[in-house]
Amino acid sequence: MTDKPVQLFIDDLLRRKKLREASKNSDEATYLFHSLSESSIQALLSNSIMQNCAGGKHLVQQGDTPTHLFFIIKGGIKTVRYGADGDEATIRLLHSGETFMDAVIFMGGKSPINAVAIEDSSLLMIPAETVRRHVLQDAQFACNLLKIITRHYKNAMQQIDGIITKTPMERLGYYLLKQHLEQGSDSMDIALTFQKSMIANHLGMTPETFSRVLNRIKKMGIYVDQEKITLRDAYVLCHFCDPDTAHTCPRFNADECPLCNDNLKGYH
Amino acid sequence: MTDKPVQLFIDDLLRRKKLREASKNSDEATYLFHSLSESSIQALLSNSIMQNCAGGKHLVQQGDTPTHLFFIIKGGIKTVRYGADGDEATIRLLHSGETFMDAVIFMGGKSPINAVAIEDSSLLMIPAETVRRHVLQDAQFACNLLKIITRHYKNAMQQIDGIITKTPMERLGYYLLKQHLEQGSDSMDIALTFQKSMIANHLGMTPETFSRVLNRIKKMGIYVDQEKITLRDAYVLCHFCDPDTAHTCPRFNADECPLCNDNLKGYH
DNA sequence: CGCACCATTGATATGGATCAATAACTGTGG
DNA sequence: CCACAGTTATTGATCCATATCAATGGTGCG
Repeated sequence: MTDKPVQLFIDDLLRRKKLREASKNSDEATYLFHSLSESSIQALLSNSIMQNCAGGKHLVQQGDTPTHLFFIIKGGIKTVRYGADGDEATIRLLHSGETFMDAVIFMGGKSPINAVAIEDSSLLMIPAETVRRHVLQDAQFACNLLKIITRHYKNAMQQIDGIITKTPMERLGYYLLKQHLEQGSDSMDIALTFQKSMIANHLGMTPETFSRVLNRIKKMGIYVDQEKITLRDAYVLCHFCDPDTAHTCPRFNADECPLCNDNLKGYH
Repeated sequence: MTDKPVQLFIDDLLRRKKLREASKNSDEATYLFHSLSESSIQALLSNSIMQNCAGGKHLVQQGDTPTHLFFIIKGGIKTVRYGADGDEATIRLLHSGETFMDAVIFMGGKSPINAVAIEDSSLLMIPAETVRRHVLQDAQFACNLLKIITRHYKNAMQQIDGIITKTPMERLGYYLLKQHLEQGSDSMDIALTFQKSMIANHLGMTPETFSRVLNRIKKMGIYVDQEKITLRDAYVLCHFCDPDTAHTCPRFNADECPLCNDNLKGYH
């Protein structure tokens, strides 16, 4: 019944799960399967399929009835809304380990977004109906989905906030800070893992503005070389911190942090 | 155990539920309790409390650990993010029957948003821990939450899209269209049920711009008198329709609709 | 009646979009 | 290995939409 490559994926998942339990390392990347029993995973993926697709492929169109939840094994995806005259608004930029169409299949009706492969990718596709059924059968799975979708929603709120109240400079800084914390905040290097034009659109600005802002930010001690960013020290991005982000920062409340302490008082 | 006013609310809920089942009328307003058994509702609300609060009260602050899910019995609430220098970004504007902090309690960590009463309100407060526990016990409830949060997320995506790609005029039109469809699309009148300055902020513009745009839109056959909008005919708002919204429109694909038909082809 | 508050209207300024040209890079095929 | 085309990023010049600033008008409330 279960597809061969899918079964290989499951086996791999379970193997890593056991390793994780042994080392008590919580792997956020595969949160969809967090704390699920082996049989639950088997049931969930029993009629899933594995698909490879080339960069540029439109996987889901606005107006389609969503058919699958996608899990990115490898590659990159963007979810985006197109306006009538071609201009686009990028909602999310995703890499392997992340899911998309997870929220859409619960919205009822047609998809409000497009999903486009931005590089050659391989995807695990779980039928929407299977997901909806599984939610009713495994409460832990429902909980995982709630956590995942809820995180998307939080990001969306920050995106809205950024576009309305923050300058392009601040938006860039905030984006870099998030990348920095995500990519491991020990290293002073940050990689831009997406095309600049895509990041620009995601941040609600044109590529030209993005480029100019990247230039201006150098004066703050953030050096830019192509897609590699190097920080002068660990605190140059603190100016862009906000209360949501602060508590995920390993240097939160450090004496050296120039703004975390001061700023947070402002939110009393 | 159960609070007296809460029990009254439950009784009322169950009474209306029976009426609804008799008349087959699906009441979207109380979706949180949709299809829940009587005992499930009792369990969920067993340690809830009812609270009245005055307009202006800050119910939740950014950075607070969320303690309750709120259900609005009566009144109005806004959820909003404040920047360091006082400027704000309104995420949602809510009336009775809607919930807030529903998503936040699943995010883990501190609240990324503030919740403020914009008029005298009464609220049903369900402890966050109770909600989280109930999700694991009643899969239908988990499903309801998924649908609700997922709808918020969809609105957030449309908000992002609007601010990035649409002009203030288009954003206003889209807002009016949604209100029109929500308030009953038979009537040619639309009420602005929130302060203009709040709607303006929600749409990502200043009150001044909002006011000017309200003026310009009159030329399209949309007459404005204080907080009452009157449409010349049912199709003046069609220009602002998008594929997501189209299929909820009772006049979708009507011959008279000037743009629905044409526009949708653009999305092939 | 007078004080707040909110909405409106007008005048001005400016930040970022747009348009346009160049430069850097990627991959491809001879 | 290099030349060339196609793509993406950068840089510069200009323009315009919307924010900002400022003043007025309307409304509700004590």
